[in-house]
Amino acid sequence: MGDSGSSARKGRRTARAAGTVTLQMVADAAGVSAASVSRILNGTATVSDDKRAAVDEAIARLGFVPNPVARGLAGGRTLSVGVVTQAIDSPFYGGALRGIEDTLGAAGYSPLFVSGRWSAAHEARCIEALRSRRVDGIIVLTGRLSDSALATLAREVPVVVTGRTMKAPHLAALDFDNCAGARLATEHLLGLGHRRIAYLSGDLKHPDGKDRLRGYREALAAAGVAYEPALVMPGDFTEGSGLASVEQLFASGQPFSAIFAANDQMAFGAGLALHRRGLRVPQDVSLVGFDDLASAVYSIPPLTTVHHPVYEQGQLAAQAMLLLLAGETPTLALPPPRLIVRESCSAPRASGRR
Amino acid sequence: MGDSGSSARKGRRTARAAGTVTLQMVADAAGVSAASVSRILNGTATVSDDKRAAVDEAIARLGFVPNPVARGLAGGRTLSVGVVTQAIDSPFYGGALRGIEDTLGAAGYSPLFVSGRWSAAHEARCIEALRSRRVDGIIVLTGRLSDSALATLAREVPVVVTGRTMKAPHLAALDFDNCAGARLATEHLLGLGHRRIAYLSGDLKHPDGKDRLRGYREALAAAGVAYEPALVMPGDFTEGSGLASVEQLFASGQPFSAIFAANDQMAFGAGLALHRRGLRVPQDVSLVGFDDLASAVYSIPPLTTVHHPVYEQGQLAAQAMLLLLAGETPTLALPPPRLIVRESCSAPRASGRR
DNA sequence: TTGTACGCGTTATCAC
DNA sequence: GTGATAACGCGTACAA
Repeated sequence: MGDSGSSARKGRRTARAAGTVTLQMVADAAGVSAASVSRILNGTATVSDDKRAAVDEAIARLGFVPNPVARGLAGGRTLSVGVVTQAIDSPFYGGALRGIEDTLGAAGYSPLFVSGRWSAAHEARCIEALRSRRVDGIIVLTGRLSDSALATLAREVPVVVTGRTMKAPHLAALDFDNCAGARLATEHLLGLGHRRIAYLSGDLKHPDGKDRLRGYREALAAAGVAYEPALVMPGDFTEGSGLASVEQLFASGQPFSAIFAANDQMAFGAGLALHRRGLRVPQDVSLVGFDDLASAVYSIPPLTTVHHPVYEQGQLAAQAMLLLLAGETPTLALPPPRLIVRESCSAPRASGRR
Repeated sequence: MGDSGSSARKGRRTARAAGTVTLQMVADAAGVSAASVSRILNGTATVSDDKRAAVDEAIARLGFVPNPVARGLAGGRTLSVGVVTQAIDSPFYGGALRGIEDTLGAAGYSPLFVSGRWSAAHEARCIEALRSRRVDGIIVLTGRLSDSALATLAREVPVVVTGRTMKAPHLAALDFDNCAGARLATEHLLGLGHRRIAYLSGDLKHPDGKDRLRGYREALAAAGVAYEPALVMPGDFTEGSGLASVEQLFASGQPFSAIFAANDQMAFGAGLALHRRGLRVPQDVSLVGFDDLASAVYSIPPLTTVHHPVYEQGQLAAQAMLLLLAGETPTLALPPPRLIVRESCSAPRASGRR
């Protein structure tokens, strides 16, 4: 079929958008074959300089833009990677998404964001949808799927997962030391003289929730302070649960002089509960959060919290994915947690056993 | 070529992933042509019931999932729509993204989120990227592009834009009555007895910013209260600008008894500035925000604000896009603004002219 | 109603 | 090095 796809054919179909410039048109304009243009575009093979120049010129002149859809069909790569979050509007994940978008975008990849809605089942469905879209890789931000499910997934497509430590082929885990962070926060309170420190736990089915509780307990143990289960309130990382937990705490009659919340959102809820009781932070009760959300700086009072480098985490996750895609084995690590001291903590009141 | 694409060919390529089930396989299994399977999948034509049953069975048995990439190439549709935000991690846009994701997903479409980074130039680049990905439509959440630029874009691909009122073919604008919302907030303060109401303006280049200022002025005028330019502080919708504005306000020596911030984030910053001065909300100064972010309920004190139905806005934007894609002309409208009265406002203090 | 044949735009393989 | 050519998986105009 010598017809080099030029000009008008039989005029049958019009699936092609009007002003679309195809690779074949570039080839014709440059007087080379389509294969060569493709090779130049992808650096697949060495091409003589004069042809390359002619092709570059034609590309510029015609304003050719490769079609990722066709590229995906032919090459089996879509230059897109799926990103699974729990909720796309979570203030916690936001920064990570930005980091991912920035890093992936710079490499020519596009992120496909989906929300797992805090359910392993929905998460699995999302991943199915992403796979059907033929994403080249999948980044899971602290998902609910089991390690083995992820390892299985990684056999089919490169996977990067944050918030846990695990090893598997074609999988990179990017963990943040939540335990050390929680220790930092608890030690801060301990150092201020607090002994009865309530802990507002996050979802304990969530790895972050588990590790942070562990850090709290470790710090207590290291300081020789007895662990008091009645001071640990279950929660789910939402403001509402923080508020409810503190109210339960009061109802239980357990005395406490400080509260460590497993994340900032719960700390905000706790702050409101305290406010409702007419208690001031930090004069009456000290409060520490975790994550260092953007809004923590502007809470009243500004919240002392553990900084979680979410943007960097997003960048690193994307870099790890890029490495995996290139066939390499990434060995990236997140910076250690830092405590950001603001204004929500002070020494416990001398009087009373609040 | 009677070769019905069955089993092993010459084993040349392996772009096809291992366990991939193609439409052709389904056709073979059901004893019909690929065309019929396609027709059944898309409801393109009437197919006899027995064939349909056979195909359905084969699809279920083989676990066939259509390949959107191939579908995009052949049909010219990718079942994906681009969504342009200013920042994907903005607490304001978050809810809208969720609404879009939910509604689009239910219809089989996938959203492609990109961040315009508050710059018209970057926004234009993002749209280019989306177009090169062959999205079927583009939703712009209160972008910075000019109306005419959007109208031009709409000639090539269906467009839904929020935050402005405009008319153009293949374009749906979904405006929220920011002006009425701002009036509501200002009237509330006025009704409480406030006369010197400071206004923390958002970005005035942003349509939302313009309209909200207008609402503030209209309410003032309607109440016969003189507009005082010195009480209007420029801002940019961030917490930091809210804080800075209030500090400037104090520096200027202008008396005021209430503050209306053009969005909740600025209200939070204002709250902190007040706190730093030892002023209490609402006893010393009343504070009203705009948007009703999720965190407004948990701020201290809970913020009185104008509810902006962002989630519904996302849903409606997606619905409008779906309609546009179906060749219809959507006529959807957002609910009118409502004032959410919480605890950040009270009557001005009788004494003093603060 | 159903099958045939072709095309969507690109990449990969093979032969030169 | 370079050019044909065959996929990639599906949609659809046309013929039957």
